[in-house]
Amino acid sequence: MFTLSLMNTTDSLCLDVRATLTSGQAFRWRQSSEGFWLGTVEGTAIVLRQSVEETPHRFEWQTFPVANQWEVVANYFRLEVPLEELYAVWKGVEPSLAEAITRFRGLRILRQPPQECFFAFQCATCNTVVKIERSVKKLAERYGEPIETPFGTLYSFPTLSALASADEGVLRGDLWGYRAPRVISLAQHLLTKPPLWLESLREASYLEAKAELVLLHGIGAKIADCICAFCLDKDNATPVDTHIRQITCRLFRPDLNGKSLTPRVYEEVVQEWQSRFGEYAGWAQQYLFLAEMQKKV
DNA sequence: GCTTAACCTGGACGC
DNA sequence: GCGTCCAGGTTAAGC
Repeated sequence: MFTLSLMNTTDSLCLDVRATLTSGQAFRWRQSSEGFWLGTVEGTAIVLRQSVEETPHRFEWQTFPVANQWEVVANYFRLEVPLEELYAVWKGVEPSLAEAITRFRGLRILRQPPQECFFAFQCATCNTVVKIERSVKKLAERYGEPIETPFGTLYSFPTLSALASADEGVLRGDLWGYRAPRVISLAQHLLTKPPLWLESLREASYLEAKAELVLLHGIGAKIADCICAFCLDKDNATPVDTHIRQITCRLFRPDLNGKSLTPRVYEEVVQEWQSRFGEYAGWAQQYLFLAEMQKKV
């Protein structure tokens, strides 16, 4: 029988679990009625809870089936990135970020397993976050491997082989719609690449990695930037969706208001963020993105 | 180089 | 209830 005493505890992290896991980077985390966040990273299930009543916030965690895999947790949340140093720089560059930093202090960009991030964002085209979450959950439950935890069964993300041999009709029924054949063909295509090809893009520059990704049928600039940012450590990648476009027009570039998001305008928006926030532009963008999303709810 | 339509589908909204 | 619109895009065709 699992007891809470088996949870590890720390209280000195600059990490806001809720902000990070609900900021639209990852789609498979869920929260139990006891307030535990449940998710998986490759074959490891992670259980987290963060007390927001206490200061500093107490952070409880455990991994399954192998216990105490702190390196998996720390790597996933990229705890090596010195957020407080970034805050000091950003505040000097853009005052409008100050409020978002106050609200979401500890929001981090994740280092997700590339394969999961790659396929989850296939579902993002012309879709809503709620439906993306349902679609990816169904995909994992149908084709992934079960991982038992005291909080119930979680599922690893499916392997390339499992996705490559998935049934298009079944995927369509699981809310993937017209995206279903694309998932299968992309999985089949990735199987023709060298093993760990996606992971190897972490060693490439941002521009090199993005250039490789957009060569794949179904991957455009926005999805490529999401993959670069949320699993390949490209800290200056700034995915431009409808929300980021609106923020950019409002804060930085009113002249782009009403213009179609052509490749040239997309690139102009990217340049705007990168020139303002530099090496960690994608991180700065995530703070304003989350503030915008919460404003619309 | 820009615009447009097609691609699934469920939920929100107006009537 | 029912019709319409829209949502974290991409692609290809037409201009």
